[in-house]
Amino acid sequence: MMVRTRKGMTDRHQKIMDFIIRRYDEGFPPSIREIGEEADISSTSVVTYYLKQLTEMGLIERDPKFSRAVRPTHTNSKDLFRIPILGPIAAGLPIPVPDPQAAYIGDEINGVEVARSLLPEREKARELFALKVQGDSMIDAMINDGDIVILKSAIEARNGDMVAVWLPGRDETTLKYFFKEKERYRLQPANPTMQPIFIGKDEPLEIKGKVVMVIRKLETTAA
Amino acid sequence: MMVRTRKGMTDRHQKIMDFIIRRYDEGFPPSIREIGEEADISSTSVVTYYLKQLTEMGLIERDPKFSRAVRPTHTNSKDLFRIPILGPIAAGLPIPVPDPQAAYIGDEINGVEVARSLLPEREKARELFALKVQGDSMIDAMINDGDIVILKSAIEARNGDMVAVWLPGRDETTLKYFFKEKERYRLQPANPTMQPIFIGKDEPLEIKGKVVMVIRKLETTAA
DNA sequence: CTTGACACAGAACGTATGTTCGTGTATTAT
DNA sequence: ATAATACACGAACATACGTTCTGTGTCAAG
Repeated sequence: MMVRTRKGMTDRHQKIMDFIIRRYDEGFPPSIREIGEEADISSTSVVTYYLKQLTEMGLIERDPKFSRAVRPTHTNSKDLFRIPILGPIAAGLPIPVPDPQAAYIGDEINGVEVARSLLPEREKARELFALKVQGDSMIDAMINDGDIVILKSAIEARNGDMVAVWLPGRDETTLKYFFKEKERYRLQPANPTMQPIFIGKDEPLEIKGKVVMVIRKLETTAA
Repeated sequence: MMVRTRKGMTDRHQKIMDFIIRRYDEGFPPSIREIGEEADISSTSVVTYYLKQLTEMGLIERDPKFSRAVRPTHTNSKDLFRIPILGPIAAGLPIPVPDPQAAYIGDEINGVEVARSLLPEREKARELFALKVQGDSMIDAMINDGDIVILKSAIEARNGDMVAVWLPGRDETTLKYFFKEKERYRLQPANPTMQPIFIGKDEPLEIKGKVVMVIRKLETTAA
C-alpha cells in the first residue's frame, strides 16, 4: 500500500512563511491564531500541523519555552558583520593587526559593515579586520587610495593568496599575491603589467593577513 | 513643594534595555515576566513602570494589540540592501540597466547584499543596480575581472563622477571619470598612467549609471 | 511633621496562547 | 473494498500574559 505523497511547499505554506518573515522583520512574531487568520485557517491545530512541516523543511524555528516563538531559520537581516577598521595601510607603515585580548564592540567610527553573504563561507567575524588604504602605493594591487581592505588574520599563506605583508628589511608594507618558489618567495602584483618582488627565504617577511575582500566607495556629487 | 527629580537612565533601565535588544536580535521578544526575571524585579507592575519610562525616552516601542510586543526603537540590523546584479559589464557589451517595470524580488543567485552604511546617504535601494565585471577591459578603472560594480541609475553626470558609459559609435562600454570640456567630453581612467578618451559632443554617448561602490571578493584557498 | 513623587511589591483578573484530542473527508495504490 | 496518509476542523484545557488595583517605604523640600 503506497503512502499518499505530501505536496511539498503549497501556497498555504508559502503564505504562512511570508507572514512569519514579515512579522519577524517587524520585530513582533505572530501567534498561532494570528497565523491562522492570515492563512485562512480556522483551527489552531491545523496551523500547528503546517508549522511542524515548515520546521521539518528547515524553514522556521520554534521554541516551546515561550509563546510566539516562531522565526525564519534563514534571514538576511541578521547576517551583517561589523568589522573593525584598525588603521591605515600604506607602503611605509607597519600593518595594524587585531589584539586578541581586545573586544571590538560596535564602534560607528572605526568599523565597516559587511553582509555575511559577501564573505567566504565559515568565516567568523572575529577573525576579520579591515584596513583603510592610504596613498597610491597599493595601485599595483589594483587597490586605490581610500579603499577598504578586509583581511583574515594569518601568519602563513598558500600559493595564490593575496596577502598583507610587512617587510622589515625594507621598511615596507605591500599587498600582493603570494607564491613560494624554490629558494625565495614571489610577491606578485595584481596588475599584470607590473613586476613581482622576490624575497629570499632568509629575509624577514611577516604575513599579517589574507585579503578576502576589497570595498571601494566612490564619492558622488550631490544631486 | 519641589518635585523630586527622576534619576534618568539607571542601571536597571540599562539591564532591561540590553535584554530587550538581545531578545530582539534573537527574534524572540520577551514577556513582562521574563524581563522581570532578568532584571531581578519580582512584580510585573514594576516592569511595566520601567517599560513606560523607556518608551517615554524613545528607546523602545510597544504594541498593546498583542503580547510580547516590545522592541528597541532603533536597530541597525535592518540596514541591509539587496541589490540586483543585472548582468555582466565588459568592453564590448551594452550595459544592462534596470527595467523600471520589473520588481526585483530577493533572488539569491543574482543579487548582492550591501550594508546601508556603506552606501551614500539618502540612497534608495530601488535606484541601485549591480553589474559584474567580465574580463580585463576595466583595468584602467582599477577594476578587476570579477569585481561587482554598484551603480545608481543616471543618464547625466557631473564632472568627477565615475560613470558607466556605452559608446554606440565604438561598440564600447567603459567605466571612467566623466568631465565636460568645451567641445567634447573627457573620460578619464582611474589609473593615472593611462590616457583618457575624448568624445565629441556630436558623438553618441550614453550614460547608464554612476558608480557608487565597487566590491572585490578574493578567493582564498581552503584551509 | 507634612506632602508629593519615586520606586517597589503582590494579588486579582480577563484575555491570550499553544497543545492535545477526537473527528471527518479526500487521495492513492493494492 | 481496504488501508494509510494528507489535509482539515472544533473543542477543551492548562498555562501564559499584561493590565489594573491597592498598598508600602523612602526621600526631598517646606
